[in-house]
Amino acid sequence: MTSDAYVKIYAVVRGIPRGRVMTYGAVARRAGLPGRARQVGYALHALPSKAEDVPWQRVVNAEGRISLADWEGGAGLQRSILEAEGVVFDRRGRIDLACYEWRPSGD
DNA sequence: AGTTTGACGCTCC
DNA sequence: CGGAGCGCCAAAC
Repeated sequence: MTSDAYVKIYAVVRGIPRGRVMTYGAVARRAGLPGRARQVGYALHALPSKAEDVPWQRVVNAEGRISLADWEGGAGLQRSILEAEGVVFDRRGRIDLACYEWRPSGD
């Protein structure tokens, strides 16, 4: 899966600073894959949990929520990491994208 | 090679 | 605001 698209996706995700998050759609767009948000999720899913190079935990859906349905505690893990980075979840487990969404400047 | 599935997003109701 | 429907596309069957 050494697709160029994946490389771009990882590059974008890697560029998300600590304490900030990005939506799948935004990452896809930034990676040159407009409308292929699903592909982004697929790419991240293929990542090993050890991939510290790619902060997949900083990627959430357009609602500012964690997508993982009920994978091996993945959702809980992601939330824990984000909270540890300073990201605040509201009572519904949602992130305030207006404040935490990372918008790369110069684009 | 056809079908199903899925870390998504947007529109409609 | 929540649920349903549809579009998108790669990987798994």
